[in-house]
Amino acid sequence: MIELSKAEFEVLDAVWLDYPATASQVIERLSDDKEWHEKTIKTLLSRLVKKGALSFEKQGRLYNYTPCIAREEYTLKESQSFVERFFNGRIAPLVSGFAKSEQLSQNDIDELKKVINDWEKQQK
Amino acid sequence: MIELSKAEFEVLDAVWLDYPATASQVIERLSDDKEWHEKTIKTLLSRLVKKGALSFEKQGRLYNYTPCIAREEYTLKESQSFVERFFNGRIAPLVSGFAKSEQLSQNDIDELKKVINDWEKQQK
DNA sequence: AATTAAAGATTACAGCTGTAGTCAAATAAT
DNA sequence: ATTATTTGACTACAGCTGTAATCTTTAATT
Repeated sequence: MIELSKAEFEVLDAVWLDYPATASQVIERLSDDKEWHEKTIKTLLSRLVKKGALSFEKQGRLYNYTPCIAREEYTLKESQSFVERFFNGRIAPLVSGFAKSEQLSQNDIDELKKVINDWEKQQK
Repeated sequence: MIELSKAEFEVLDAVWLDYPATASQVIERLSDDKEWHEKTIKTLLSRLVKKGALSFEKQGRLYNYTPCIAREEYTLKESQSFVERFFNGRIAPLVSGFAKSEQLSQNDIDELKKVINDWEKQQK
C-alpha cells in the first residue's frame, strides 16, 4: 500500500474533490482551511507523484493532476490497518469506544443500523 | 495528545499487557511477533518515557515501566482523529466500507448490534 | 579483588516529514 | 525584443522514525 503522510493525504484529498486539477486549483481549494505556503503544497504534490498517488499530464506549462487511487480504496485500506493495529482487526470495539464516550449521535446510530441492515440483506 | 509512532505504540502495547514491567519483560513479550533487536526496544522505551507515555521507577539497576495513559483512552483519541481525518468525523462510512468489501463477519455484526442496543438503553 | 556481564545512557545514521527558499525555463506583459 | 512573472525542479534543513552500536556504570562471577 502507498504510504502517505498526513499532509500528503490532505493535498490528495483536495485533488479528489475534482480532477484533473492544476496546482493552483489545489492551492485555491486548500486556502480556506490551511495556512500552507504555495511552495509547500507544490512540494507535497511532487511527493505524491513520486509515491505513485498522483499522475499528471502537461497542459502547456501547467500540470493536470489526477489521483491514481480512488478515495474509497485508500481509506478502506487505511481503516483496515488502523483497526488491525489498535483493535486486533475487530471493528466493534472501535464503535464501542465512541459510544462509551458519548461520541455517537442518533444520526450515527441510524446510519449504523442501515449499514447492518444492508449487510443482512446482502447475506439474503 | 501524545503522538506515538507505530513502533512506539507496539512497545507501549506490550507494557499494557501487564505492568509495571521491566525492559527484559517487554523484550520477552515482543520476541514472538517481532524481529526487533533488544537495543531497538530499549530505545523505544526511552522515547516513550521522553514523550510522557511511560514512567518508571528504579528497582535496583532495573527500571520498572508503567504506562501514563490507559489503552482505552489512547485508542479512543486515535480513533477520533482517524475518523475525523478520513471520514469527516462520521463513523458509519468507516463501517460501511468494511461491509462493502466483505470485511464483516456475522460476529462483527452481532457485536455492533450489541453496541447499538446498549447505546439505546443508555438513552433510556 | 579482578573480570565479566548486563542495564540504561548516549550516539549514529539514513529515510520520511513539514515547511519552505532558490533556480531555471517558459510565458506574459510592456 | 526585453523584462517581469509564473511554473515546476531542485535544494534546504530540522525534527521524527526505525534500527541499532558504543559507552558507562553497576552488579554478578570467579
